[in-house]
Amino acid sequence: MGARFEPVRAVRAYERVVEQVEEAIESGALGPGARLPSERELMVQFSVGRSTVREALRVLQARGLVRSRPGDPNGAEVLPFSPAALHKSMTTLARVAELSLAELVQFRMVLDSSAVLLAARLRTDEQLAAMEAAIADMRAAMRAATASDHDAFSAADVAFHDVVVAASGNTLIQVCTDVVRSVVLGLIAGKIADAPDRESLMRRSIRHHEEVLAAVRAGDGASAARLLRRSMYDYYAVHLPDAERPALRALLE
Amino acid sequence: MGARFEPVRAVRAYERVVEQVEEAIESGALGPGARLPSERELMVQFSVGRSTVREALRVLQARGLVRSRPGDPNGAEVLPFSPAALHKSMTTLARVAELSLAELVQFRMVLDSSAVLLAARLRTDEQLAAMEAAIADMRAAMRAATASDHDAFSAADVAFHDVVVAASGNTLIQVCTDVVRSVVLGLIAGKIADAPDRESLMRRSIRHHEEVLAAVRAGDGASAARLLRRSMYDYYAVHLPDAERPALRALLE
DNA sequence: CTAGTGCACTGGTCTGACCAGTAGGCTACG
DNA sequence: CGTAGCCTACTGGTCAGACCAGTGCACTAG
Repeated sequence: MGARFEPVRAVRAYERVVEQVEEAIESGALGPGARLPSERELMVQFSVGRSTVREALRVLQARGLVRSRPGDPNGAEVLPFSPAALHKSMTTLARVAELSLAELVQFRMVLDSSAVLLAARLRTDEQLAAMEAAIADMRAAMRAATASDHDAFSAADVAFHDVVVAASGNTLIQVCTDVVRSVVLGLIAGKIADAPDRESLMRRSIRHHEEVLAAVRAGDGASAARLLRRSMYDYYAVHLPDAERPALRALLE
Repeated sequence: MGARFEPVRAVRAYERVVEQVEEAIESGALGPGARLPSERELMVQFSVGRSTVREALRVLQARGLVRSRPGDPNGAEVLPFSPAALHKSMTTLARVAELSLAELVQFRMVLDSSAVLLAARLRTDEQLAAMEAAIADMRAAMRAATASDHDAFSAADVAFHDVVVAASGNTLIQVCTDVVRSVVLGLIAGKIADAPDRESLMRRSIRHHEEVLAAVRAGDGASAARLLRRSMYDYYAVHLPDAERPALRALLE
């Protein structure tokens, strides 16, 4: 067995700095709200130049771990985790891989329906009430019926799904649906508001949500998941080219 | 209606540089393999100092869009999209949010089972053959039965799932399973190889994969999905604390 | 024609400087 | 005594210039 030598990857100074700070943050030694030393202080602690420190901070900032503000007498602030970096990566993916709206919606159908399946088993009574409240908000927004209130309807819709996803108890599903949803909303921005039969669309959407809620209340996860998939398909299908719909229908059994 | 003024967010010079280059890449004006001008050239094009250019490049590099190599007479290279940045973000999420193994496995069960559900409808004959080949490789690796060949078994296992996910036709599912799988493998590194009854585990895993494959061939997506979930549960449950298993069982109907 | 050597360039790093901005203490005024 | 306002000592953002080690290429000597 020949000795396998690893090629010594040249590791840049700023990477070392990134690694150390990253480790401190991820291990919890530096919690959200904690302050890093100032750049000039860091450069003596790490024995590197300020440009190196700054490049490291830029990387950490790009990863959403810290934030720095000019003039702040304290150093950079350690941020609580946010899916912003995930969101950025996924938006990039959507653009360079030319992800179709169908693919994104399909992904949401998968995640949301799985979430509701879990939620049907794991939901608390409070969460059930929150879902009910969200649907009530949707209904109120529909009755208001002024064009600008579509935002309210959409917000209530989002709130419903948020509760469901939270009730699933899976953080990853939560983060991913959040990210994908905003990417989807970015793609169809404005289109829903001027859909021809907006009101009937809302009415149907509300009915669907009620059916899903009923299934969740009954603990029938499979039905809830099926209903949710159909509901999402209904809601987004109008925005899809005909050719992309079959891939979504494959999820409707 | 009061005029809504946006707070003028101070936008740093390097961010402008990032935006412009990012736009050029994501719009396709700069494809993979293309070269950026050298840093010194960029600083005159953008009328900024070199440190600003470098910070911008660091950010772009952190997002996995470009790579620079010292001494390269051409500038930084535009990279094809890679989920590396996504992977990094998700690994961070797993650490700071203290994601449990159960949550990760649950997420994989959701994604993989959805993928196989889609694959049962959309798979080509070539993909079916590739799945078959992967199972054959698993069988071969098991028969070899030397301890070091667990890697081969695992690789064949991964290959099977990769084909399934590819057959689903959904890039997002593909990327996410890829990322989550490697995070999971990182968490249980080495543990599988010294499981007590490794051989029976492999044998059962192969049988499960065969059942899944049969369901896919028959076009029975629902069964394939159910079988796959059970298979994954079986495979990973031994690594889970008892308290975390029920959440996974919720997916086994 | 090839092997070898420079050279011109690259990115990585450091130093030092300036600016605009902030926070907190200090002072002067009410 | 309280407070409004200024002052100073910092901060991060940016630039300029320098040096180094490494690369690729053209040119040259064999």
